Amino acid sequence: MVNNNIIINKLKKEIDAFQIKCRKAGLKVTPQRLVVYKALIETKQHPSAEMVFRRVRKVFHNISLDTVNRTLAILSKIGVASTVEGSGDAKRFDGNLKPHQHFKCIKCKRIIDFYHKPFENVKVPADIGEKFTVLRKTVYFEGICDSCR
Amino acid sequence: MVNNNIIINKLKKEIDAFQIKCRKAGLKVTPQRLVVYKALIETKQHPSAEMVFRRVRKVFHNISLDTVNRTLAILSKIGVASTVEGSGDAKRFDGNLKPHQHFKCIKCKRIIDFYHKPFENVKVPADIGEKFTVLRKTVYFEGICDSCR
DNA sequence: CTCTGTGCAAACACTTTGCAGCTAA
DNA sequence: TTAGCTGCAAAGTGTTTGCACAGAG
Repeated sequence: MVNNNIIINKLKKEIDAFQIKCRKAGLKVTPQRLVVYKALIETKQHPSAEMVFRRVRKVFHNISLDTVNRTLAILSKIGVASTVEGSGDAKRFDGNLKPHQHFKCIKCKRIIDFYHKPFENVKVPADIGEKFTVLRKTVYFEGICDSCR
Repeated sequence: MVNNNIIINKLKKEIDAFQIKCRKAGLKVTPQRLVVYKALIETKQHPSAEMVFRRVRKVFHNISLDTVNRTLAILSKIGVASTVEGSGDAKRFDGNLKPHQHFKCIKCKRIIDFYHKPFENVKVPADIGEKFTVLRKTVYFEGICDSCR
């Protein structure tokens, strides 16, 4: 057991809520899960598993990439994180649960959040809504970012 | 040189246009490119490279998966195909250039086209448009399809 | 104490690259 | 003829799986 007081300093409220969600889902609250969760909500980088891994390794030296991968999948499953849409490349994760949209630079792969109210609640066309269960609706832009052009 | 009359039977118009686009881009029109292109526009399945490969192998027995991969990348580059947005999994390609949106089943990975006019021309918010060059705007739904639920 | 979660290693899936021979233009 | 393309093989990147041990509840 690693000293949680060092790893978990701020973000107390989110972390408490996370622990409750874990227990509700029948999942143990392990220090690994806590650091991965914390690393994800601390950044706006929409990191890949590898990026999260490099980050958490600094405070949790012998965590494995597998655990990070498994944990990120779990976070998506219990609804405290999500995977960012995109075409190809490695999965990217997002701990921001507030409604927002993404712009992805096809050169540097940077993902930028933006928020445009009219996109917040895109209506599902009737024929789709009747036939399928829509769980996620996204508006997604791709292009070249300011620093790449 | 494989007999093109067997491979290229219908879709004459699209294929002629494709040949012109290739030449304009300085690309040679090879039988491999023709069969890959044809396989892609013939289906509504939004296939992965592997799926295209299995398809074209039936008519072009010794084509390699590498060539299929390279060709699909080229088709996207010259604008006669596109990669479908999604989270994770293998790249999926689309030869349908008409404006449309995608619904993807997270269980069976099936991608279904739909068309809802209001989504055709999503406006880019001013602050994004000024800062970034937006090349692609998509509205994308995820959920469970009729046969999976 | 028990059963889930972890770390490690290996397997796996998908994509990319280097290169020699081939072929469309 | 020749620049570009293909097929093959190998390597690279990202993800998944099986298993013994560790630790949260």
